[in-house]
Amino acid sequence: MMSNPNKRSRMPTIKDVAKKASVSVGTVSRVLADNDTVKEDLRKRVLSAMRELNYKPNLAARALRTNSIDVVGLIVPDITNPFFAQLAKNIEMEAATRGQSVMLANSHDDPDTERTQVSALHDRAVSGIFVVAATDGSRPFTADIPIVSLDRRYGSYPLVATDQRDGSRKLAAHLHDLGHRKIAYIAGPEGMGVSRERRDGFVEQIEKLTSDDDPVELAIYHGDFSYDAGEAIGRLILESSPSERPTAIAAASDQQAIGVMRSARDLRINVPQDLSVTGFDDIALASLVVPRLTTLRQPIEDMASGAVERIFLPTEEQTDFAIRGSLVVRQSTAPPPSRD
Amino acid sequence: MMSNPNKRSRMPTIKDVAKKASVSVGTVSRVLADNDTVKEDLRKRVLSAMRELNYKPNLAARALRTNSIDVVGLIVPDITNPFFAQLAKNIEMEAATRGQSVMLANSHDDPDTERTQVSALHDRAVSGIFVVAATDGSRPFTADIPIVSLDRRYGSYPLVATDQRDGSRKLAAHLHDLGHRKIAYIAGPEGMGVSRERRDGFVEQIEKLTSDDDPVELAIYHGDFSYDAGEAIGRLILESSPSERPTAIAAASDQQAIGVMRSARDLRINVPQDLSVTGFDDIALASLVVPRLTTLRQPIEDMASGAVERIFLPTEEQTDFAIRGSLVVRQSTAPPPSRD
DNA sequence: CTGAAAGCGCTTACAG
DNA sequence: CTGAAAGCGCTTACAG
Repeated sequence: MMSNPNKRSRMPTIKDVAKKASVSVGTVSRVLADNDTVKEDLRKRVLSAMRELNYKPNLAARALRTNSIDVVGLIVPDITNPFFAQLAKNIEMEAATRGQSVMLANSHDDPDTERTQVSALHDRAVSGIFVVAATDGSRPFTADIPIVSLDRRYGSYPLVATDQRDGSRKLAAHLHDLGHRKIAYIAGPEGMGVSRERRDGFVEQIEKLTSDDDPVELAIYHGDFSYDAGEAIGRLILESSPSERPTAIAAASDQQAIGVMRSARDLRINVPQDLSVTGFDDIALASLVVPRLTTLRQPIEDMASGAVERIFLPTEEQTDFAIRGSLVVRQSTAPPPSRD
Repeated sequence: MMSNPNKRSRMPTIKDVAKKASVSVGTVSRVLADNDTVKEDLRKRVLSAMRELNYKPNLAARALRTNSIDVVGLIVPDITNPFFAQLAKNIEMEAATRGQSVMLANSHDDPDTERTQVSALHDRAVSGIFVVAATDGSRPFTADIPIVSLDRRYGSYPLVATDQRDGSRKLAAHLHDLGHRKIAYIAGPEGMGVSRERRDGFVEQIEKLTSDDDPVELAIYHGDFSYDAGEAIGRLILESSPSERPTAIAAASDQQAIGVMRSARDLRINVPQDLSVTGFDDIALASLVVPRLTTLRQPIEDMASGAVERIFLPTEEQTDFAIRGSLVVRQSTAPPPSRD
C-alpha cells in the first residue's frame, strides 16, 4: 500500500527535543521564548538538540495556546492597481521585519466582498488588518482586533495616508509659479474623501495665490481615477480653441494624468510646450511615460511603516497619521506658451 | 483597572454550543463537518445554537488537529510587476472559490529570500505553495507539501505556464504575414528558461517560413524584461540608417516593447508606419500605450485555475500544464513601408 | 532555575 | 446515530 505522498512526514515536536536534551518540555519552550532564566548549559543542550532534529515549532499549536499568530491581513480594492501593489509590497517588507507574514485579499471595490474578507481574516485570528477601503462606501466590520485604514478611511478606524491637501497645495503652487493662470483640475470620484481632500487643497492654494490684479481661472471636473476617465475628460477640456483652453491640467491621479496626455497627443497638443500636466501618486509608470510626469510622490514606505507600527500599538494610541508627500518635477510641466 | 482593549473577547467555543444544544461536542463537530449522519433534529438544535451564539470555529485549533489550514502561499519576484499582480489577483480569486486564503510574499528576485519565504510558508503548514521562481536561479526548497511552479520553473516542481514557444510562433507568423522580412527579436535574459523558449519559438517559426527565394533576415538581441532594457536595445537597433534597420521588432515582453516604442518616438520613427512592434504578456498597459500594442495574451485565468487545481491533486498527478495564449492584434503592427 | 501538569479548541477513533 | 475520551503541540501558572 502506498502512503499518501502529500502527507507531511512527522515533524519533530518539542517533546522529541526535550527527550533528546534530557530536559522537560517546559524548559524547551522557555528557550524557544528566549526566556530570561534558563541556565546556560541546559540552554545549550536544548539548542543543539533542536538543531540536530531540525526542529521547527508548530505554529498552529502556538496559535491555539496564545490565541495569536504572526500574520497580518491586507485588503486592497485591486492588487493590479500599481499604487496598491506598491503599497502591498512595502507592507509585506515592513511586516517581515517584525516576523509577520501577510495574507492578501482583493475586495474588487465591492463593499460586501470587503466585509467578507475582513470577517474571514478575523476568523483566522490574524494580529491585525490593514484595509484600503473600497471606493463605493464600505460597510465596516466591527472587530475586536486592531484595524488600520490605509490611504482611505475604513469605518472609523485610524487612517494612515498621505496628507492629500498638502500634496495638492504643492502641485498648485508649482503650476502657479510657472506662470499658469488658466488651469483645469480633474478631481476623483465625487463623494470620496480622498478626492475631496485633494481637490480642496488645490482650490485652497490657488485661491490663496489669487489676487485682484493677478487672477487665476480654475475649472473643476470630476471622474474616476482611471486612465480612461482622464483621457475622456482631457479630450473634453482640450477640444476648445487654443485661446479658450487651459494652459495646465492638474489631475487627481497619475492614471488620469496619463490619460490626459494621451488625449493631448491625439489632438496634437504638445506637452509641456502647449500644456502642462500634473498627476498624483508617482506610480512607476509616471517616470516611464513621455514626457515624464510631474507629480506628487506619495511616501509609500512611510505609510507602510506607520501602518505596521500602529497595528501593534494599543488601540488608544492608534492615532491618524498623515504624511507629507513630495513634489517631483519632471518634464510634463513648463511655463505656459506666451500669447500675444 | 482597564482591560486591554486589544484582547479578543472570549469567543464561544464548540463546548458552549454543545451545552446550549444539549449535545456532545462530538456531535457539534460532526455537524460542523457536514457529516453524513447526524439526526435532523439534533442537527437543527446545533445549528440554531451556533447561530444564537454567533459561533465561529477556531481555525488554529482545527489546524492543530488536522495539521492543515485553508491557506495557500504565493511567492512572486515582485508584486509591483503588473503581470505578477494580475496573476496574484487571479490566484486569490481562484483560491477563494475553494475556501482558501492566500499568503503573499515577494522574493525580490533573490534566491535566498525566496528560499526563506518558502520555508516560512512551509512552517505555517499551508496547504500548498505557488512559486514564480526568481530570475536569478532559485535554490529550491524540498518540502513535503505540494508546490507548483507558476510561469517559471521552480526546482523540479510541476509548471503551469503559457506555451511560450507557441505564443512566439504566433507573433512571428503575424509579422511574416504582414510582409516583414527584416526583423529584430529582443529576447529576455540569457539562460532563463522562459527567455529561451520564447526566442526559440520565434526563430523556429521564422525559419519555417523562410525559403531561398523568400529570405528573412533575423537578428537576435538579449536584455532583461524591463522597460529600460527595451528602450536601450531599441535605440541601438534603430540608430542605423532606414535602409539598414529592421521593419519590425518583436520583444520578449510588453515592457520591453513599450521601451522600444519610446526609443522609436525619440528617434522620430513612426510606429507602425515605419516600424512594427510586438510584445508578449498583454499587461494592462499594453492597451493603454499609443499606439496600442500588438501582443500575445497570456491566459492568466487559466493559469490560475490550472495551478490551483493542481495544488490539490495528489503529487503524482501534478503534471506540467502549458496553456496556449492568443494573439492580440492592435495598432503597433502594420505592413512594412514600401521601399523603392 | 526547572519540572509536572493543565489546558487552548478542536477532530476522530472507539464503544455502545 | 451519539457520547466519552484521547490527543494534536504548544505555553504558562504553580510548586519546589
